Amino acid sequence: MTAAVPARAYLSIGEVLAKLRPEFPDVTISKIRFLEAEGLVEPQRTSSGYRKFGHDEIQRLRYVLAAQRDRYLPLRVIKDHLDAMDRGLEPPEGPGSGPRVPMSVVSADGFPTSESFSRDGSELRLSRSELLEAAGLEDEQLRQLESYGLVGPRTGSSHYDGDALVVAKTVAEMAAFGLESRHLRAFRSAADREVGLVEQVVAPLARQRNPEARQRAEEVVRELSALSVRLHAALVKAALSSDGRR
Amino acid sequence: MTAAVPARAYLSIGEVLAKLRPEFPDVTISKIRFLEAEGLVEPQRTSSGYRKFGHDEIQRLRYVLAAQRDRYLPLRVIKDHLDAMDRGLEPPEGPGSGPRVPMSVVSADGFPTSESFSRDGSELRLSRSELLEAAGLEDEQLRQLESYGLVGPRTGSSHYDGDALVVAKTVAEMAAFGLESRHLRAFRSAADREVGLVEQVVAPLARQRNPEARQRAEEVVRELSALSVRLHAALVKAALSSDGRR
DNA sequence: CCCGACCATCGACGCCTAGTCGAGGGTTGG
DNA sequence: CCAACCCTCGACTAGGCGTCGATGGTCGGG
Repeated sequence: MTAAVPARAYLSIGEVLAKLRPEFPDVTISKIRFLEAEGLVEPQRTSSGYRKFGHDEIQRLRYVLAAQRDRYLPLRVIKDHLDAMDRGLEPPEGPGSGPRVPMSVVSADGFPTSESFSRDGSELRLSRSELLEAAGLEDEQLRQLESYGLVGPRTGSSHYDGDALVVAKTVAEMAAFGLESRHLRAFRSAADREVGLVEQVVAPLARQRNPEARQRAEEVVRELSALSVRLHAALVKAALSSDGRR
Repeated sequence: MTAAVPARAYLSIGEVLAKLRPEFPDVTISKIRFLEAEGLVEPQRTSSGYRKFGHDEIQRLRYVLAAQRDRYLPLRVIKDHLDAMDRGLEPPEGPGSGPRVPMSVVSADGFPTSESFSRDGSELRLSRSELLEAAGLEDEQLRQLESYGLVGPRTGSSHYDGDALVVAKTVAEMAAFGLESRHLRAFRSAADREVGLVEQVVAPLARQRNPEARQRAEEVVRELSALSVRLHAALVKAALSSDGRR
């Protein structure tokens, strides 16, 4: 199917670009080159001087781009983190361990008042009451959310993950505008439909037992879900602005 | 009543400086003034125009300085946090994946990648063929998209705006995975439902003719749509990861 | 009343970060 | 051989974050 199938181990800069675009729409070739110049990534070269990126370099790029976008970290700091990780130290992150401290007093001396950074939020494990506390939700509200399938403990566990936290927090904020769980049921079904679509596309890959195909499947899932979230967002925005304008 | 330690309620800018210096050695008078100019603090004034800082303003300054130093946040973001806190929310970032709606607009070839939901990408005016070109779409594909209501010219005009472009580009990328317009119809209805919800909430405000209420309405629309996009994204992500895990 | 310390505004300026752009030129594959 | 990539290098820029200096008002003590 896909023409640009990278069966080989290294990707050219343009292929890398295509791979990252869905997740980070404003990455460019010159940006990637710039990041190399700044020492954040260090791709191999072919004998003729072309850059070739292996899987790990691409992960590194993802890390950099996510840190910029989500944490506003300057490149200098991201580089320090990466360097530290290369030396075996686990990333940064001071003693923020617990499920978030309720915004302690602006404590004097500055150790990084950090939030634990998790690769993608789902390594978090919260008990029900921690979730309630962190999201600022009432027990009853959460119960309702669960009955509508909007949040739930991780399958096979009784703990909640980072995604659940985001959902819960968002719902809590929406509740402040008068929206209740029952209004939000539709979100769940919309999301389900999208997921169905993604899985439909990826099914043939996922069925293979070939580990390379499975990895590819994972990538496709990432890209497609980024795209579908983007599409959704754009449609909502378009609809709102077109009818604010009328 | 010695003047040495100001027991009075307000401090002049120089006194504030002295108070903050130990903790933040590189604060300066001009920096504080600058922060005011940027809207991060808003000290009172004496009748002769001197700034006077109350305890809370000083706390605010501490917050700003600490966020800069320890978390490397740009002032813009710190200001958003402060504004949110003023409205009673608590934004200090939960760990989950970035709630900063990561929806940079557009990207490719050189036009402004306006960031974040409301900041308009809609001043753009593209003819049909410009749109096709910019999105990399076939005429036929666009025709289909329009028939499903996924994109369309601006109401009352025959031109397409930035939102349409984002939609078109995203769809084009999804097409590369084998998704066709007919698969995407559901996106449209999901978006419509969300918009309906938002409007329902905002209707009472929008009906007023009081300009202040109308402005408030606009703000609510912005916030709610950001929230609803976030909710949607989180649900998709949660659903995907929970079933990748099974 | 005068002086020195302090404070105000305003515009110009500077440095840094994070890139972008284009010229000039090689590489690859159909 | 051509189109589509890719390379480097230097020039350029936009935005963020302040600083500086000129010009002038205010405050308190002597």
